[in-house]
Amino acid sequence: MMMVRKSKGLGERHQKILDFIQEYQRKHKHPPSIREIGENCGISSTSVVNYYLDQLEKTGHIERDRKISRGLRVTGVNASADTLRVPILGPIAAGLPLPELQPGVSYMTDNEANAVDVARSLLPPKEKGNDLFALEVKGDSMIDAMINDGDIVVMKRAVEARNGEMVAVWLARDNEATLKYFFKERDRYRLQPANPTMKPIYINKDEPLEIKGKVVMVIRKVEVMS
Amino acid sequence: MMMVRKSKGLGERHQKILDFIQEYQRKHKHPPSIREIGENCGISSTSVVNYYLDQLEKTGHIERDRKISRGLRVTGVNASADTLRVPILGPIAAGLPLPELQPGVSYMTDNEANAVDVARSLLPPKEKGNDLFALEVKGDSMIDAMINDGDIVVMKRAVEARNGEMVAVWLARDNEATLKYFFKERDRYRLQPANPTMKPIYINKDEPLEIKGKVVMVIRKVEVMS
DNA sequence: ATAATACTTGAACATGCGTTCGATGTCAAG
DNA sequence: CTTGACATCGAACGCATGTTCAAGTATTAT
Repeated sequence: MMMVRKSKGLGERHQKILDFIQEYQRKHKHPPSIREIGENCGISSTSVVNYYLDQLEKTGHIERDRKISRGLRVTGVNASADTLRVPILGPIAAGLPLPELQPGVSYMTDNEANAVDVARSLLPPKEKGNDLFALEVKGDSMIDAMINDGDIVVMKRAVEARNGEMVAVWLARDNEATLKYFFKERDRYRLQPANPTMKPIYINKDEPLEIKGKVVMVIRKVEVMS
Repeated sequence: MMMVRKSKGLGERHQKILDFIQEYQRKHKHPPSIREIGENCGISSTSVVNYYLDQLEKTGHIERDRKISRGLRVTGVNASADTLRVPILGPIAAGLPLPELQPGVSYMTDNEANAVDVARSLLPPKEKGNDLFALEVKGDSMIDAMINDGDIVVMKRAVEARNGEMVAVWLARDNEATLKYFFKERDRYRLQPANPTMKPIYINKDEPLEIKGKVVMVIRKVEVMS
């Protein structure tokens, strides 16, 4: 029988358990029992589940209320069953370069200070959230995209896009960042402002076009007293 | 010993149990046991708790997974510990009248179809959410408020506002609804569009000005494939 | 090889916790 | 007063569930 040795961080079994707990919690609105974890992760003995749970607790991935039935919960990024915590990687403004995104890396953090919580119901059901990030709009340069100073733009990392999607791009030509609707045409790309009264930008296909991500959502918090 | 007879709807004991479940869930991230409910609600017997729980289940206030430890959850508005479900009361467009709001009534619903879930962390911590509602913007009439067709506007019911707050008002004079920044001046109200290039509307204080609510948040979901 | 560590098993145990039931108390209607 | 619906209690029952342990198997290091 094969064994899964953890080289660094979590073994795949740890990960599977963690995922299962989250999925179960989301589905049933209460945590799973040790035995349920075992059954769904191919572990026949409750003690083995307990064994892994202990490790996950030591490494800080879960918390447990000992002696309490189903008294366990995942901590950190995916702590909530109903929201995703999306990290705010930085500002976005016409003159500012867009933050560098390492592919394959989750930008997730559990730091509430630099993140926005987004209800899962507002995103596609299958969205895992690992390649989501957010930018805070600075200045008025995005008004043509109907986006205001202070708005939070939630994006999904991408290097290409389909027609009609709104993308964040770095225009090397003009040395600026912008949010535009993306259209691929015969031999060029058309970047269309959301505001229909404004003219599109055309980029030849041989020019560099750095798509950083697709806009998924825009959130504007309005100041309200009382 | 006094008894609490339920005349209509929930008795105070039902309410107390309901509140306790929610509070407990928010605090511990897992539901309470029957005995814990009893201890914290001044009920000495588990069967009595079970008795009330059965009623709450029949009336649809909670759901139970029988035989499963701590397998209970509140349904409806406050189902989630991390999000608030805000009902979408209807469309908002220049030509359409704004929906009537009964003061003191919670517009909350558990119907997911006509509601948006908003992360509690995006709202003031004390926000209970009882006078929140949302409107779906139809058409381009709100572009001067940087609000697009299809956007969801989350609002808080109000009949008056402070300077600088964005309000939804019904302009009886022009027979239309609009979203504007509100300023009270000497003998008039100034309704300022978000777009600085557009001119404000002035309303004399003796003219009717129907403020329906303050804008708390704007949510724009952008179409993204894949 | 050998030892040490990591992983797995199955079973037994103790108790947390939902369920059920008979008895009792309270109140309104007949 | 009697009756019946509602509310409360306490205790017992039994399964669900976390805990523990002794022993076995794999993987890596020495």
